[in-house]
Amino acid sequence: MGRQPCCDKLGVKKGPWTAEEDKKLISFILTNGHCCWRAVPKLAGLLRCGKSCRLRWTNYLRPDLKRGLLTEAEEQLVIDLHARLGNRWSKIAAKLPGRTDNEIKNHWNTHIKKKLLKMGIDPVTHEPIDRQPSLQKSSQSTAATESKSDDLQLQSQGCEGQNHSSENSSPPEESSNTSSNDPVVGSLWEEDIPLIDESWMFPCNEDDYSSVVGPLPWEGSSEWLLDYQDFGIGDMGLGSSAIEN
DNA sequence: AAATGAAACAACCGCCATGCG
DNA sequence: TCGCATGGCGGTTGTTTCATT
Repeated sequence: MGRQPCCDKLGVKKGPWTAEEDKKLISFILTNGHCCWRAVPKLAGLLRCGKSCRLRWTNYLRPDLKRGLLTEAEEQLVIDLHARLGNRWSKIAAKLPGRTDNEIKNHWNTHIKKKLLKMGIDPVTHEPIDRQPSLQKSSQSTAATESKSDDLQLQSQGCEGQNHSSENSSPPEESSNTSSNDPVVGSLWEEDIPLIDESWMFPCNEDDYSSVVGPLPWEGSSEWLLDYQDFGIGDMGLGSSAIEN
């Protein structure tokens, strides 16, 4: 047990990030990049653990993120990818530029799962529900059209009750999914080419950064940005000064 | 208008894989 | 080869927002 925790719990702030913290983190990373997440909070003057900083950056502050709901096409791609990859959200996210694993995971759990259930498709196996033995015995309405009550049944039977504990995070091997028919998705399988935007490789230098993503890449993404515009990255001087500390 | 419940989203936790000394 | 530090991932929980009664 001599292992050092990722962050000492004392003096480490938790909970929602404030606009001020966001600004500090953004400014620091744009100025210095992140060589080592563990060091970032200290250098940036944040009372957070490195893990929290990394998460905040990758899931919310990263300038190349798309905000807003997934489009129909994206949603379909997620479904196809999930059929193939299972709950490997990071792999799935890698195929959707500008989307994070957390975002996709949330969207899956809140939207897509229900949508599939309504369609009579098991979100875990991607098989039609009425073709699943464990469900057939329960002779309840298989109805793709019926939803509400089915949702509840399936969440206990389809998701947990299907001996998927081990497969849960692994792909249902070569299942008869729809992806192979999809030219776009199909191409993804053949090569593991990440569909990553060029902008993902954004420069750490603020000037270069601006030239790539524009002066206010996060404009409108959240309230703090309004303040942020007034603030101005360059005026903050947090980066270099923080390092000197 | 207030209370309650549901949905959506953000963040945390614990585990695992990898790199390095 | 081993042990530790770190980053990353997936699951889960907490908080906020929205809808309904």
